[in-house]
Amino acid sequence: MKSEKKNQFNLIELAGDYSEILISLRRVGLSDYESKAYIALVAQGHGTAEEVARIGGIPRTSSYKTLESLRSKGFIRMNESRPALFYPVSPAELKKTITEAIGKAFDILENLHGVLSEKGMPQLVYTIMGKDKILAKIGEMLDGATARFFLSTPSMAPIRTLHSQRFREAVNRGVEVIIVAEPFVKVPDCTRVHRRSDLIATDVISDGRTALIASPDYSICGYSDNPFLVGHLEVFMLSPLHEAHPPEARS
Amino acid sequence: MKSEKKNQFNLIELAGDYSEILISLRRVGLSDYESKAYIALVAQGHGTAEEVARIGGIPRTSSYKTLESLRSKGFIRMNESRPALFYPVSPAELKKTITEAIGKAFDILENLHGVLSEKGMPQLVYTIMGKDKILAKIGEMLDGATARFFLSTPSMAPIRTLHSQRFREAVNRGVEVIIVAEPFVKVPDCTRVHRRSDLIATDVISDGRTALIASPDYSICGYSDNPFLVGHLEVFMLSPLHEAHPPEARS
DNA sequence: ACTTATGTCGCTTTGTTAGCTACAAGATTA
DNA sequence: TAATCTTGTAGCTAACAAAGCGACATAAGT
Repeated sequence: MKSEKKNQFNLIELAGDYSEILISLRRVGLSDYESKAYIALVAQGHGTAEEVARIGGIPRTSSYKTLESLRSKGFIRMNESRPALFYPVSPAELKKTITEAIGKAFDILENLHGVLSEKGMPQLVYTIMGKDKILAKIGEMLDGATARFFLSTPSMAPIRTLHSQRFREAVNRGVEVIIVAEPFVKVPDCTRVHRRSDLIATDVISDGRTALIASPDYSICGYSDNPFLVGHLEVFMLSPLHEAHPPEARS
Repeated sequence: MKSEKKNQFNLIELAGDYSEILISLRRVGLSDYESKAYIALVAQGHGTAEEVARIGGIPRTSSYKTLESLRSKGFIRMNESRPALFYPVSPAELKKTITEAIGKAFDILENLHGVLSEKGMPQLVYTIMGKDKILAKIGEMLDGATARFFLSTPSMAPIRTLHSQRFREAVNRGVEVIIVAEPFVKVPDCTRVHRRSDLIATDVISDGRTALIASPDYSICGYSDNPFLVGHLEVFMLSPLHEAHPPEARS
């Protein structure tokens, strides 16, 4: 046995590291039972539920649900024999996928750093949750529009159903209503329509003063009346429209 | 504003990524409130509890406990003014520390891979928890020793208190009792004592057939009667004793 | 046919989180 | 100085998840 292999195997360190490993596995979303079961499988190489329970120190009848949860979380694989056999996904493989996913989230957050900073921008982005509230806010923004209203959404029906009257009134009072919708989707009254097939979120801008961005299912949105933010967003959203093929002129 | 900065700032992607970030932060041990509070602080740069609550969409009175928890978890720092000001630890910094800790745990697990494999070794390591059970097992191992008993521990008193009679009886029936203890620590009857000051875990080997390794506080241990494992451990534990300065001969 | 092994289900207990109200203390304003 | 507002703490309830176990059904082995 090569010396580096002897150095690798160290049950003494294991006793010391065991609770540290449990803490780390807890940190990546496993319960105590799941952590113990996973460690047992790694140490054993593979095993039945009864073996995992015994090695890991968890109750046998609890081990079945524990192992099913581990499987659904991608930590282990199973062979549906009788008794079922379980195999760990290698720690090296899990390290890669888990640290990459966590790293990606922090990278996104890093880009977010200071975005809503108060430096010269007192207004903030408000989180609104709940489809009813979000659709109501869109209605308020439409009613409040005096010059220009922009809407881009992959899910037009809820807005059209609820606010078709408001769209008509806005067009009638001279608001330039610009809508970006998916092909063949019925739209409410408006000044211009653009058709795109790659819409992913609902975006609303009213008079370049207020803006709202909602998830596709309207479950959550960010709303802002921050002039810098809204102005920036308006440029971002409207620039591509000037470069696209001419829109359908309406009303 | 340089184009790459414009690309960085993307509230549209934020709406889409927001729940993904929440999931990832949940994965590294934050509750929903903590995740939302942290995201709000990252976006805002810094803020009061009231601001964090408003931006993050959590109840104001809940935000104090949430922020205190984030602080204790190392995600944010606070300035104890009135009102208190909170600052996020940068996502880049957290990414580094969290992925390193997780990576280290998986590295330890990788070394553990297959250690208890059944290939030719039917016996296993059993986890025993609870000081009483562990001390009782040590007593059983001592009573069962016929030729050689090895004990190394940074915490001798509990074993001496409970098992001094057993040590005497073992020595009297001809068992070679080898003890490794810290300097100046009183030891029970034995054949040889070695003094070391770097002991970290309690290690017991009986006749080269059974072995036990316990955490320093006796809260958890691994016990094995696997001949390969115990034999390997015995070599590991006893080799350094042959190279050390001569032990105190006893009895 | 009986026994053992395997697996599922449902229950209780405990702990955590979400969410809120009540209220005290400090700061600000009139 | 008194009133009001802001900040912060404490404690409560409800919901949910996890720990832990017993009862029991089914499959496999003897």
